[in-house]
Amino acid sequence: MVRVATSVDVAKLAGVSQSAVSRTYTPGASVAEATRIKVMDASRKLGYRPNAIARTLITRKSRMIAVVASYLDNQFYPVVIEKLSKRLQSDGYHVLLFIAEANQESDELLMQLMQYHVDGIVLLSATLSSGLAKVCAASGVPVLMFNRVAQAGGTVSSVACDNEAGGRMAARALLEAGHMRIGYIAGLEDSSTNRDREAGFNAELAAHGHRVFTRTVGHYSFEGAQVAARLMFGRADATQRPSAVFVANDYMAIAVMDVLRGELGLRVPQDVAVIGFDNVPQAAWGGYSLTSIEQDAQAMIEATAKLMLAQINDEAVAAQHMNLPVRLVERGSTGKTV
Amino acid sequence: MVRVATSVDVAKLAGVSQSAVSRTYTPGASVAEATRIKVMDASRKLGYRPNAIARTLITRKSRMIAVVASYLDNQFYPVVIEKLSKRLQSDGYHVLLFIAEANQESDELLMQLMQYHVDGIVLLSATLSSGLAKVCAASGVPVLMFNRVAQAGGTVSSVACDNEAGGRMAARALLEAGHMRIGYIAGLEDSSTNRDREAGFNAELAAHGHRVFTRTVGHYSFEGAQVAARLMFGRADATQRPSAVFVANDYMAIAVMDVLRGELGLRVPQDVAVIGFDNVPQAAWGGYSLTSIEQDAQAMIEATAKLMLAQINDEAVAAQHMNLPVRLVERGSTGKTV
DNA sequence: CCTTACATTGCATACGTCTGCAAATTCTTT
DNA sequence: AAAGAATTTGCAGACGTATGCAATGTAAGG
Repeated sequence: MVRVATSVDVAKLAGVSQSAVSRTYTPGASVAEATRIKVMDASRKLGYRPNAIARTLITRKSRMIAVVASYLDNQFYPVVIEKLSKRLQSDGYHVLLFIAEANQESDELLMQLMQYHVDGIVLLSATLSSGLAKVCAASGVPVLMFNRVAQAGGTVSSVACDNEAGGRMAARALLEAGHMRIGYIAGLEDSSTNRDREAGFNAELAAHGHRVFTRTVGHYSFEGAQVAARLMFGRADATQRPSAVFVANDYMAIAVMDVLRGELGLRVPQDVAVIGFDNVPQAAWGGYSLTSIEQDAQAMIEATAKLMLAQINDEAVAAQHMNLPVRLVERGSTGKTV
Repeated sequence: MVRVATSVDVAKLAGVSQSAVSRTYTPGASVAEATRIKVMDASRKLGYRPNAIARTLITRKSRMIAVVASYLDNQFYPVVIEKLSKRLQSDGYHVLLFIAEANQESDELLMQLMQYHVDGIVLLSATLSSGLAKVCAASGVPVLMFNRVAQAGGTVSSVACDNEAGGRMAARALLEAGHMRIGYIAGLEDSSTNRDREAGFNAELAAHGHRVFTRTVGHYSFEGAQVAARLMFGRADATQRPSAVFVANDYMAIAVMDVLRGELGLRVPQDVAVIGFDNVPQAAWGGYSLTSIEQDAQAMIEATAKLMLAQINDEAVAAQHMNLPVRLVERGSTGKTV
C-alpha cells in the first residue's frame, strides 16, 4: 500500500501546526507570508496535495456536479458535454458523468450519485421523477434540466431554447418556399421539446390556413426516424406524400434524408425539402447541407453554468426556467444552394 | 441548511449501534437477520443513504474512475465514453469526466483529479507526461491509455487496436483496386496511432513495390483535414494527384470527401477513392458511404474495463499493452456499391 | 450441565481536513 | 515605552463511516 503525504506530514516537516497547512490551502484564510512559504516548501518536498474527499466531508461541498446523459450518438450532446465540462472546470468544478439507459428507471442510479454528495445535478434531455425531485429538494441539491422543461412549478430549473418559436420558424420557411403538403416527423411524444416544437409548427401552419399533411413518429432515434420516413414517403403517388418535411431534430433528419435518397430515390430538395432542428455540426456537412433551426448551445451552456453556480452558492436563488432564442440556418435541403 | 440522515441517526432510531448500521451496508459483514431488518426499516423511514465520501475517506476506495478526453467532436469518442461509462457503472464505478484542452498541459488538471483519490485513470487519445506518470505510480493509481500506446515499459497500460495491421489493410485494399497513385493524409504527427497506421500502410505499399504518392497532414482535426485535402488535390492536372487516399481517421476522411466533392468537383470513388479509419457511425451514412478500417470499440472497452478493474483490485497485476484486431469494412467510397 | 466453538454486537479509534475560539505575537498609536 | 488594535497561530472538536478487538449471546458437543 502506498502512503501519500497528508497535511500532518507537511506540518511536521515545516514545523507548524496542521491548521497552518490547511489555511495555506484555503483562499482568504489568515496566514503569515513566512509560514505560507515554509508550508509550500514542505509540500513540494513531500508532493502534498490536499485530499478533496476529506475536505468535502467537512465543508459539505464536493465541487462535483453530476451530469446525466443518455443518447450520446445524437451529436448535439457530445458538444454540450464538452463545453459544459470545460465551463464548469474553469470554475473549479468537476463533472461526474452518468449515462442513463434510455428506457430505464434512472432513479436508482441518481440515488447513487447523491451518495457522492454532488453539489448539483444537470439532466441532459431527461426528466426527473417527481419522487426523486422531492429527494433532491430535501437534500438541498439544485437540479437543472437541460433541453427539457419541467412540469409546473417545482424546485427544478430548466434551460432550453424557444422550441415553439423554432417550430414556427420551420413552418414559415416551408410555407414561404411555397410548399402545400407539409409533413412532420415527431420525436419522443412525451418530451417537452417535441411537444413545443410541434405546437409552434402547427400554430404557424394554422395561422396561414394550413395544417400538417402527414405526421409520423421517430422517437428521436435513428432507426425510428428511418421507419417514420418510410411510412411517410413510401407511397408511389407523388401527390400522396409531402413535398416538405419538418423533422424534430437533425439527428433524425439525417436518417430521413438517407432513406429518401438511398431507399426511395427521391431528391432533396427537388422532390422533398427537409428541415431539422439543433443545427448539429453534421448538418453543415456537404453530404447533407441540412437546413436547421439552430439552438445556441454556447448560450444555453453559459446560462446553465451561471444558474447552477448561483444556486449552489446561494440557497435563496429560486428555480428558473429559461428559453433562449433560436434562429433559422438555411442550407441546401430547402433549396438554398450554399 | 439541510440535514440528511446519517448512520448514527439510523442507529438511534433502530435501537442498535452505528456499527450495526455500517455492517448492514457492507456486503459480507456479520449481521443478524433481525437487526438487518430493523436497520433497513429505520433507513427507509429516514431516507438514509450511506455517504460515499465518508466511506471513501476510510476505505481509501472512491469507486470513481477519471476519464480524460479531448476531442468529442470526433464521433469515435462519444461512443467510447458512453459504452465505457455504462460498463464501469455496471461494476459500481462512476466516471469523473475531464475534458482536456487539446494543446494544453493537462498535468495540472490531472493533479486536480488525483485530489479526488480516483481509483484509476483512463486517458482517451492522450498521453501522460513522464513526470505525471511517476506521480500516479507513486500513489498507486493505475493509468490506462485508450487508443494510444505508451512509450517503452513504464507502469502505464494501454489498450489500442492493431493500427499497423489496419494500415496494411488499407494499402492492400487500394492496391487490389488497381490504384497506382496513392496518397496519405496524416493525423497528429506525434501520436502513436498515426505513427503505426502510417508505418503499416507504407510497409504494405513497399511490399508490393509501391510507395506513397503524396502525403499531407491533417492533425486529426476537421479544418486541418480540409487544408490537407486542398493541398493534395488542388492541382488541375489529374496525373499530378492521387487516385486514392488513405486518411488517418474517419473524422478527417469525411472532411476530405466534402472538399473533394464540394470544392474541387471531384467524384468519389470515380475520381478519387477514399478510405478512413475507425468506422464511426457516420461512415455508414448514405451521404458518405465511407470505406473504413473498423476498430472493435466494444472489445477495446471490455478489455479496458477488465484490465482497469483487475489493477484496482490487485496491485500485483502488471501493466499490459493490448492490440485488438481490426477489419476492413468496404463501402462506396472505394467503389463497392452497398 | 459444562465446555467449546461460533456468530453477533458495541466500543473506540482512525481516515484527512476545516474552523471557532482563545492565546500569542506583531504592529500602531499616543 | 506602554497600551490597544490587528494579525497570526495552535488547540481541539467536528464531518460520517469502517473495522479490530473484546464482550456478549447462542448453539453444539460431550
